[in-house]
Amino acid sequence: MEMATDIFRDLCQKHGIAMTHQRQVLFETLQSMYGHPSPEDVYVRVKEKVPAISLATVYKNIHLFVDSGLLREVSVHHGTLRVETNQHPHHHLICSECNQITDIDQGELGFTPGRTKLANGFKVERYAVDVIGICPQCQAKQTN
Amino acid sequence: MEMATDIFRDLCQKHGIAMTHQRQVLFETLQSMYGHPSPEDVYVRVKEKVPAISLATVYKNIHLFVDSGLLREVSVHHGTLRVETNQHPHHHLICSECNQITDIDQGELGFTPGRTKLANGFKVERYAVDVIGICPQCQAKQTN
DNA sequence: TTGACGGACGATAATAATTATCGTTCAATA
DNA sequence: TATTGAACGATAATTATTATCGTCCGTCAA
Ligand SMILES: [Mn+2]
Ligand SMILES: [Mn+2]
Ligand SMILES: [Zn+2]
Ligand SMILES: [Zn+2]
Repeated sequence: MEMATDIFRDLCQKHGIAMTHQRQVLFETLQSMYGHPSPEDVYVRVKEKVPAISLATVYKNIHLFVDSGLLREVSVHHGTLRVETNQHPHHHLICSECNQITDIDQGELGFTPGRTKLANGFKVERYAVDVIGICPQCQAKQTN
Repeated sequence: MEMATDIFRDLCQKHGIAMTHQRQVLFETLQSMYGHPSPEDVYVRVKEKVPAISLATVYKNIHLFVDSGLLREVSVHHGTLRVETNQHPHHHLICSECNQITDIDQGELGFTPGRTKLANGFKVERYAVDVIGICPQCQAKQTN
């Protein structure tokens, strides 16, 4: 039987990152959390186990985990406020490599988001679909 | 024939906000812009017409426009980094009133986002659907 | 047309979130 | 177990955004 540390060590190896005590506690803490916590939220929880940890370390490792595919962040969008200038109903292509956002018309999606009321009583105003993937330019770069 | 100022005045009246010169220029500048500009981007452009305008005014009025439904922002998500703790494929309900984010399983959506390659050569990794509307709690508050 | 008044403006200080820097410590591996 | 580069913690710096506040202007009633 393999202990937790060895399991996490393997996971790190698989993703090509070094294993540290802080990373293990951070990752396991996240697995025990619910919802969509902020780095600060995570920091508070991790500190219970590793009181000396720095908030900067939490930020650095969340980004490391996201970049190496161990974790996912909620929104891939720009971290800053952006105004929509396209008035027509449309959705977005988001390149996970360069974060470029491109408009795409509803018709080109290949499916149609419905407009019904959902089971739990949530009143739907509209659907916003993000198609996440790799843009043509970044595909070209990768094939070099 | 009605001039631009009168048209914008009517628009403001319809949305219950006061008409000012700065607001008119800001709004018309935005209509002439393409894509998903940041407040700073907009500020630079508006300054060409109203050199004395303050960046704070741009922020204040973008928010005013968004709140009164004249404009839309690209992402309704939290303005800060959030970690996804739910490993299962799922989407999000976002309340436009309180900004609460709730997970929703793909099956409950009522339609299935496809996984094909899109026309323009964009390579799809996954779909992230945001259902934007009013959560049950906020609906209750509104009915008071 | 003219005040009066409340809201909007501009300047700028303050705050919040995130990132950079740097000296110290630790994990990998030979 | 010694070496070494990467990771850590403390903290300064940066960036984006918001709050404050005195002045100015748009609205509306007279
Ligand atoms: Mn768009
Ligand atoms: Mn989620
Ligand atoms: Zn790209
Ligand atoms: Zn709500």
